[in-house]
Amino acid sequence: MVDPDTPGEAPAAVPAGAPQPGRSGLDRQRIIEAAVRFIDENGLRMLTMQRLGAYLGVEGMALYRYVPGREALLDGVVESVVDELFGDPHVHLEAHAGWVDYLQRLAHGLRRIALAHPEAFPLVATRPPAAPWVRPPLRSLRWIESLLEVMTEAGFSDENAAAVYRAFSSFLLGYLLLEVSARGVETGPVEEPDVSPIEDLSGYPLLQRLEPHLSVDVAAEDFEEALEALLDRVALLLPRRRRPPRLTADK
Amino acid sequence: MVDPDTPGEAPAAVPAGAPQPGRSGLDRQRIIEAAVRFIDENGLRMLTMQRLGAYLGVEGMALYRYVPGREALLDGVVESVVDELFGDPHVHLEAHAGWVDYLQRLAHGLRRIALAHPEAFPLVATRPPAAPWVRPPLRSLRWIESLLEVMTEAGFSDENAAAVYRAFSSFLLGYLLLEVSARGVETGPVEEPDVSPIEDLSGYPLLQRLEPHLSVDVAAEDFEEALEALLDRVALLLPRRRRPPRLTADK
DNA sequence: ACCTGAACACCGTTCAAGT
DNA sequence: ACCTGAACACCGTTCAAGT
Repeated sequence: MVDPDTPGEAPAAVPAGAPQPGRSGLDRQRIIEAAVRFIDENGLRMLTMQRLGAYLGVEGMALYRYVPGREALLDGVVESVVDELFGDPHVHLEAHAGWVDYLQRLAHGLRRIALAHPEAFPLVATRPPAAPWVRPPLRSLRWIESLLEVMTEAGFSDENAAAVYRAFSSFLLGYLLLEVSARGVETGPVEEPDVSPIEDLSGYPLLQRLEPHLSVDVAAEDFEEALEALLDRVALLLPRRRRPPRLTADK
Repeated sequence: MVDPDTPGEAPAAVPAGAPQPGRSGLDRQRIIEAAVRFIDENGLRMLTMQRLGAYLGVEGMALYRYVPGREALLDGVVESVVDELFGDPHVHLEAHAGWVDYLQRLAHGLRRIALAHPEAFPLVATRPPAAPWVRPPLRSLRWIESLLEVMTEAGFSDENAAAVYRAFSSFLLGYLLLEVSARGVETGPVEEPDVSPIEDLSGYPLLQRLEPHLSVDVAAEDFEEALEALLDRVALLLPRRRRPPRLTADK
């Protein structure tokens, strides 16, 4: 909407490596951001090169001048979404009050991203990573490095720091992917019908009886509890200095 | 290959509701099984109606007589893969030695399925479920019912049984999806290039130092440990009768 | 320098026509 | 009854041509 495209003078001093945007303002970064918005609004399966082109007021094949192809575009979408962590004021690479605080902020930051982009998160979860040890959803080298640095500086061994990264990734992936997909089902897939309406629960007495308990949305509470349990478990890996023995959460 | 197409007499007594297979032996069930095998062998993104047709020695459009469309076919694939649980001799709906044994067998059964179908498991993980309370990877109503029955009969409240189902699902989804995708990366995506070779780790000293710890395959051990931790956490929900206080796994 | 038209190979899907 | 040919709308992608 707001496009401060001040068409004054020709760009006097364009920084050396900066891309020189064409008349229609196309640009790799702008294309990827548009793709993210398009997915948020229309769902992943509606994203097509031609439709994204139209979304940008251009003819679809024009995108190939800035992006090698659809696959690379999706990689860019994943990277762009994950990199929103850098703009999150509640999560910092450097400033934190200990590893517990750090992991909590990181977990909540990733949860905010998942909930902000429910249609794009499955992409974050399932795109093949660049290396076998890059584990979704924390697929940014800078953040993995940061996590390992915080954990090793907190006194965890190299081996345990790596184990924490693995456990943390699995926890986040499972909870966030389930939360996002459950939320996607209840709000209905973006303009996509089928998924077959409901189910016939005759013959499944416990599903009938527990249906209210199963349908209640306690995703936030579940997330907090499981995160606490994980952090407690991680704390047991620390050599000496034991944490206050709160086996049950006191909130 | 082996096609026992005994062209003897006309089928004397075909059971009433049984599908009458055509001359080429096509059949909804056979098509779905072929799709699973095709995905196992060639990867999900190679599955195309026409290629699956050729795989079955038929012309592609012929599949539409047995399957409503590609989406329905994929739903069938997910159902077929998950239903392999019923054929697993180590997992039984009825016979089990308590809820801990039951959940362990179920978890290992699902892990076997994930590892048997690494290319299909992302489908199990991300296909929109039929109801918001159906949570991958345990997306079979019969198994959800069975789990809830075992838990409530073991003394868990309705609310806690539902909470266990949620936590169990998140755990399985996170661990199995990560294990499968990591395994997929290291063995290379089935005949698919790119994924961009490797990464340049200069500037990431901890990633360099911990790379051996990150690349070592301890998925099986991680899975067992996290499953134990989850079961310990679940046991705390049980009202009286407390379990032996093993806070650290003793294996 | 940047976008488009036209073309190519390949999709999913429908349906009249073959056997 | 079951499969196929032909057709349609739509993909991703390339490239010569326009401006």
